[in-house]
Amino acid sequence: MTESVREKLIATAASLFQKQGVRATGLAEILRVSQTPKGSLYYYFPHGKDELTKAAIAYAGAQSENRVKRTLASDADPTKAFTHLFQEMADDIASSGHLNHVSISLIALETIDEPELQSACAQVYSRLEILYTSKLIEIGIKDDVARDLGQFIQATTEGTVTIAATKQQPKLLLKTAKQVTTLIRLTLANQKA
Amino acid sequence: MTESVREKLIATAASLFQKQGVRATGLAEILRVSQTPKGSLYYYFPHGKDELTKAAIAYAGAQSENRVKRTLASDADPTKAFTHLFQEMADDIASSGHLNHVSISLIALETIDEPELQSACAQVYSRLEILYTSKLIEIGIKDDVARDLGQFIQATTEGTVTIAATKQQPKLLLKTAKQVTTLIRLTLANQKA
DNA sequence: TATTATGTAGACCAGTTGTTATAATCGTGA
DNA sequence: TCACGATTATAACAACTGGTCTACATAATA
Repeated sequence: MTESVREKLIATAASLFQKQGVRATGLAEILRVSQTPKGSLYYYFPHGKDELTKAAIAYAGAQSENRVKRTLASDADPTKAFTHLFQEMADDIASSGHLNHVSISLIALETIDEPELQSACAQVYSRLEILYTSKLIEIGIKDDVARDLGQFIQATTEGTVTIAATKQQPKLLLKTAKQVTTLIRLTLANQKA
Repeated sequence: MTESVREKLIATAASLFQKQGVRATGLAEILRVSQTPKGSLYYYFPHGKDELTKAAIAYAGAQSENRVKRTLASDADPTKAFTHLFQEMADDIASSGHLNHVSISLIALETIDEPELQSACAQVYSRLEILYTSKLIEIGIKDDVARDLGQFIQATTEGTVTIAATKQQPKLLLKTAKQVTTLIRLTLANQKA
């Protein structure tokens, strides 16, 4: 279990970064919360904060991917599956008041001018988009239509999440869920005609 | 023209904050870019960075509002008007590579746990939402439907903008424009039936 | 002209940032 | 027990943060 220190470091960094942002989170806070000595940080991450940040982005991204994958697969009915997903995100925002476990949007916007971190975030978005698209294809939407719609749904999700957190109104996600599900239904119906 | 120093201070702060974020932008940089001595900053903003940040949020918000209002009013045809708006935002992202003049999402997410700044950002979002909704009502969409759709369009816009900036693909906004305009058309058509 | 507000200029401070270097400690196998 | 690599523990580092303070110039007013 020699990896546990390293993993705890990444996990708490990811959480704090999603909450407060990378710049607002000092190494001191990460070490305090994770109860890790400073020496260990530079032992596991010789290149310092940048290296830890890169790992944290990948970690947070994988976490989001897992949730989306799992939740979208939890119900064959796409309406229920998507509603379920949005409900989960709303719960997370309600309990923490932040984008913790929900989105990397804050990190992504913060790190736009640091190429390595920016492309790491871009990759996360791309993989999430694929998950949305796949689900749409799975339920019978044509490939190219599904791609556009999946992109659209992802954008709406990220946007709703940032507005919901800013306004401290997690329920906004439920309204978005309704809009998204009817949009999917409409697309399906329109396709048969 | 004794206000010009104060205004220049606010404008450059707003621009830098939208680009890099509040935490990443030191007072030193704001003063250097705006060519203002430190003494003047604390003369016009006795409460320091927080006060300047609040003013910058209001300024950036008003700027966005003006653009949305102006552009949505520029064409009676809603499809053209919205496409025009998204095109403008894409151009801004393309030229600066940041959310400069386009969105306060970064600032909003950064300042979630500072109540005054957070509510200032929430207000900006609310006012933008009203602008979208108003346009929809104007073109004949029922009030309650327009409200939900306006909210939806705003969320999509914010989300697309952050993803487009992260991926450095401003053209994503054009795809979103298509989706939004067909959604509006569909809503109008569906209403007559 | 003398006085007073208005605005500018920048030195200075205490605290924090990320980072480095070196010393101590631990665990484990020979 | 010894030795060796893997961790951890401190101390110190320069660079920077936001903020305060005082001295100075300017211009309006009395």
